Amino acid sequence: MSSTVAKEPGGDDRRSLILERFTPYRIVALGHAFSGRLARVYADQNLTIPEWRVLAVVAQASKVAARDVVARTPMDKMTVSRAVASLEAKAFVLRAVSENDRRVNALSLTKTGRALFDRIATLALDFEDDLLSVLDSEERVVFDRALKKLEAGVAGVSD
Amino acid sequence: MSSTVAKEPGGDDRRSLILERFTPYRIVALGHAFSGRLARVYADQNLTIPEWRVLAVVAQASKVAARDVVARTPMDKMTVSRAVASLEAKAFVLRAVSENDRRVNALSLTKTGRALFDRIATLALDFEDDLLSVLDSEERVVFDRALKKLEAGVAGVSD
DNA sequence: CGACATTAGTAACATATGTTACTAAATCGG
DNA sequence: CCGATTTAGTAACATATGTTACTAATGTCG
Repeated sequence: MSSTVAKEPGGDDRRSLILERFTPYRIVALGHAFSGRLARVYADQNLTIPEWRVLAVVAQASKVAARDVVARTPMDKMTVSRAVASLEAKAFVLRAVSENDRRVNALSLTKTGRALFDRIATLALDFEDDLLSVLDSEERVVFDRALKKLEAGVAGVSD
Repeated sequence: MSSTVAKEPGGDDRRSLILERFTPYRIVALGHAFSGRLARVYADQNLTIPEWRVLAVVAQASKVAARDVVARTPMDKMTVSRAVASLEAKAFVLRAVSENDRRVNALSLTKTGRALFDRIATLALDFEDDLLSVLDSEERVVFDRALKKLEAGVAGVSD
């Protein structure tokens, strides 16, 4: 079945695509595995992943708008909107109409919201430590640098 | 090795969780971005992502069962089942009852299925080359090694 | 053999997520 | 100022994905 592919002059005969060696796929799969693990932590606290992400963004910078959350995470408007509504219903975030712009909701954490975030953050950081423990220090540095470059690479091309 | 960051005994002044620096999140987000890009390629060929994954697995090893696909990808039974049904309807894969075990579907690519796979594989590999072009050779090596370790790490803990 | 547990796959159901269209508020250009 | 355009957010709709329960075929062990 593998026909003898003649090497083109100047062109290399390409490697074939094997899923386990295809980098984008590997990263997606790895992310999927991480998500699964972390989802347990969130679920134990009655949070979905989008809710957790919103919580995390609002925890970092108070008075954020939903649109800021959209800009900083891989979630679209609607997902964020729903997560915010749910977090408000559970009294973890407050939604206040911004005075400057009354279209905007200024989001902030309630006391329980902050406590919840801190609790999950601790577990999440433990998880991260655990993950990264398989890498030596050189690998961590290079891995981090490579991630940064890849992030910049995909961010570059505008949608 | 994961609890040695706190400087004050008893005081938990751990680093705080910042989403953009949280490795699992970064990987998920990066994967999301990649998926988005690649999805265009598949969509141009009228394929969904699960369909593409099934196609890729079957392309590598003929006569695979749906359960093998489940084992090799981050998809559950049902997602694979649907993708296979759809691929069969489009005449890209064949489903034959295995003789040894008549519960099992032996999957294989049709001629058009193979052609489709080859076509997409070329585009996908181009995409990968493009991505990785931002990394120098040392970074690629270390990045690959780190990925392998992380993959092994998450595979280790059984569900 | 023959009840019982296990496995591959699917169907029916529930939920989650994305898409399009809309509303209210703000900004812009005259 | 005032109509036209943009923006933040949501609602209504469509689709996709996961969950549970079921069927058919094997395997197991008395």
